[in-house]
Amino acid sequence: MTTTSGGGPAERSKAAVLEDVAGLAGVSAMTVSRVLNAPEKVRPETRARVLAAVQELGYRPNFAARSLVTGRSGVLGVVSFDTTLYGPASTLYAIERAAREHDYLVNIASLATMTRKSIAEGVDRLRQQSVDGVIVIAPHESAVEGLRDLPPDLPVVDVGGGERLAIPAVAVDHHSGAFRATRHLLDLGHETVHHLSGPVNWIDGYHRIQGWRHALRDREAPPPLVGDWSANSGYEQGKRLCRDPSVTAVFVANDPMALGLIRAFRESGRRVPEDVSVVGYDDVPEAAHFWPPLTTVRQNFATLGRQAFQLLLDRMVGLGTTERRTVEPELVVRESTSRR
Amino acid sequence: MTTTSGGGPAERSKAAVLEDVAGLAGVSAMTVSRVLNAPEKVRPETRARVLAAVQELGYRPNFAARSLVTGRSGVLGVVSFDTTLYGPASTLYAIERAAREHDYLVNIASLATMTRKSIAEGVDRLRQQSVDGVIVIAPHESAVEGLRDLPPDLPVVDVGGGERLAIPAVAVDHHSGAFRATRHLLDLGHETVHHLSGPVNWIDGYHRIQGWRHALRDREAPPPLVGDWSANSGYEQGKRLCRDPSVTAVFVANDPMALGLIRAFRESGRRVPEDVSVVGYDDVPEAAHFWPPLTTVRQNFATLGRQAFQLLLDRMVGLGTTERRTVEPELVVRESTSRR
DNA sequence: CCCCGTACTGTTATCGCTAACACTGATCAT
DNA sequence: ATGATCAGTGTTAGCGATAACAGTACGGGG
Repeated sequence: MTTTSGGGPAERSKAAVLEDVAGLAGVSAMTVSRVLNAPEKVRPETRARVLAAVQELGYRPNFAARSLVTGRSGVLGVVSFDTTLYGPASTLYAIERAAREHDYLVNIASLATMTRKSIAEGVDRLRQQSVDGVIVIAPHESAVEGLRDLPPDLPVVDVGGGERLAIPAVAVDHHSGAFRATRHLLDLGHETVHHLSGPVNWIDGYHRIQGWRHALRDREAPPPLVGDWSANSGYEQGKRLCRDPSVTAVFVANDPMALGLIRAFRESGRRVPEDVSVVGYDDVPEAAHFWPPLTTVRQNFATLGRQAFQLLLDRMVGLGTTERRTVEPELVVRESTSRR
Repeated sequence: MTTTSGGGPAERSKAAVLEDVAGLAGVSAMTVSRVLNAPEKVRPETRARVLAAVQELGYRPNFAARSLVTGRSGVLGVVSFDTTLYGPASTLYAIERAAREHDYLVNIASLATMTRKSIAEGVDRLRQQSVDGVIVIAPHESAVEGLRDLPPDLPVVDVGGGERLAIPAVAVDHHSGAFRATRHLLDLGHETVHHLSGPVNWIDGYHRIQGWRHALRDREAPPPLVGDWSANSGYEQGKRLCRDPSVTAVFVANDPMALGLIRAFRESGRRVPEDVSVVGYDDVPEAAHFWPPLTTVRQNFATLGRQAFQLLLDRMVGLGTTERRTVEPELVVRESTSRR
C-alpha cells in the first residue's frame, strides 16, 4: 500500500474538499463554491485568495456531490450500435467533440443487437448513471420502436431514425442521396440500375431503396439484392449479380459492399467501369483509393454529430420541441462509373 | 412545462427514492439498500416485499448519492486518439463490452492531438467526473510522456504504449508482427523488402520498423518511407516508390496505406503481386476484398481491449502491480504476395 | 441621524444513499 | 438459567456540494 505522498501539491492523506480550501483561504465553504460557480459575486481579492488556496491544495470539486444537489451531472449518453462501423464511429466522434466544447462528458453504451429491448436497456443503463440526456444512434426499425417507450422526462435525440417519432432527430437524407446516385447512372446512359441494398429493416437501407426506386420510377426496377453492409456480403451478392449479363450499372448501399461487389465482378471478367458502373455510399476515407476509385455518396457525419448534440443541448435547457433536422449527402464522382 | 403524469408506474411529482420504497414495503431505508446491494443479508420474504415496492414505484437508485458515499462511481474512462481509426475504434468497442459485463460504464475522452499535454487534460477531465480508473489508448511517443506525470492514486492502464512505463499495459507485439511479415516476403525469394512505415513517433510505427529491420538484419535495409496511416499517404509514397524499378516487395505499416500504395503501383503499370508483393498490417474487414486480396498482419483488437479492461479491474480492486501483457499478431496470407 | 438598498459573506438544511454500529429475538453451548 | 452467537433489521451520522435564506457593513437619500 503506497499511500505515502510523493511530490505534487495535491498530496495529503485525503483529497482536499471545499472545507479545506475554505479553511486555508479564511472564508466559508460557500464562498469557495461561489468562486467556482459564480465568480462575479465574490470580491476580487477574496476570489484571488480562494483561487490561490484551490491551487495550493490541488482541489478538484467532487462531481458526485455537486450532481447530487444540483440534479445535473454534466454527462450525456450515447447509445449506439456497433461503434466499429464507419458511420457510428464518425458520428460518435463528432458528438464527443461537440460535447467537450460545452464541457459535457460522453458516456457510451454500445449495442450488440438492435432490438427494441436492447435500446431500452442501453438508455436505462445510462440513465441510472444519471446522464443529463441521451443521443441514440440506432438506425434500425425495431430500435425506433424502442424509442417510443422511453421515459418522457429524459431528453433524448435520435440520429438517423425514422421520421415517425415525436422526438428531436437528425438524419441524413438517404432518399435524396440514393436518388442522386441512381440519377447519375441513368444520366450516363444506363438503361436501368441494379441495387445492392443494406438490410431492409435498417432505416438507412430502406430509404436508399426508396430513393433508388424513385429515380427509376418511369422504368422497370430490377429486384434489389440484399447485403449486410459487409464487404463479404457485397462479394457474395456480387457473384450472383455477375450471372446476369444485362447488368451495366449497380448502386450499392455502402462502400465496403461496393468493394466486395467490384471484386466479384472483376473475378468474373467484367470490368469496372468499362462493362459495369458502380456507385457506393458513405465515402469512407479509402474510397478514393479503391480500384477503380469509387464514385460514391458522401455523408457528412461530423455535421450529423454536431447537430445531434446541439439539438440535445436545446432540449436539456428546456426549449426544443420535436425539431427534425436533415443533412444533405453529396455525390462524389470518381472513376467507377462511366458512360454506357 | 409538462410535469404532469402519464401512465408508467414511476409517475409521481418526483422520482421515487429509497425512503419511498421503504415506506411502501414497511421497512427502513437501510433494508431497501441492502436488498439492492447485498440481498443475501435480507430475509427472502422481506426481500420480496421490497422488490415488489421497487417495482411498483419504478425506483432507480441515485447514482450520484451512492457514489458520494461509497467513493466509487462504476464508471471508467477511456482516453483515446481519434476513435474513428480502425484500431482505436475496435479496442474501444472491446473495452466497452468487457466493461458492461462487469457493470461498468465507459466514459470517453477522445483526443484531437497526442501530446503530453492533451493526454494529461483528457485524464484530468475524466478524473473530475470521478471515474474509477482510466485506460489510455495513445500509442504515441509524447503520449507516453504524458502518462508519467499522472496522479498515482488513479488506476491507469496503458494500451499500446511504450514499455518503459511503470504502469500496467497491454500491447500487440508489433516487432513480431513486422518480423513475420518481412520474413514471409523474404521466404518468397525477394532480395530485400521495402517498408512504408507509419509516423515514427507512433509507438506502433516505430516497433514495426524495428521488426522489419530485424528480419532484414543480414541484408541491406533500404531507407523506409514514411506515411501518416492514411490511404492517401500510401498513394503518395507509392508513387515515389514506383520510380525505383528494383522494388519487388513492400511491407506497409497498415492496410489503408497498402491500398493507396497498390493503387499507385497499378497506375504505374506494376502489377501486384506479379511484379511486386505487398503486405499490409491490421487486417481491416475489407482487406480480404482489396484487389488483390491483401496479405496482412491481423491484430486482435478484441483481445487487446478485453485484457486492458481486465488489467484495470485488477488494479482497481487493489492487486495489480505493473504487469505488462502482450498480444501476438498473426500473419494472414492472401493474394498480394507471390514468389519472386 | 435614521432608514434602507447594495454588495458581500456566512449559516443552515438538505440532496439520496450507505458505513458503522445498535438493537431485537432466536438458537445454542455451557 | 445465563450469556454468547447470530441472522435480520433499524438508527445515526455523515459523504461534499449548493440553494435559500440570513446576516453584516457601507453609503446615500431623506
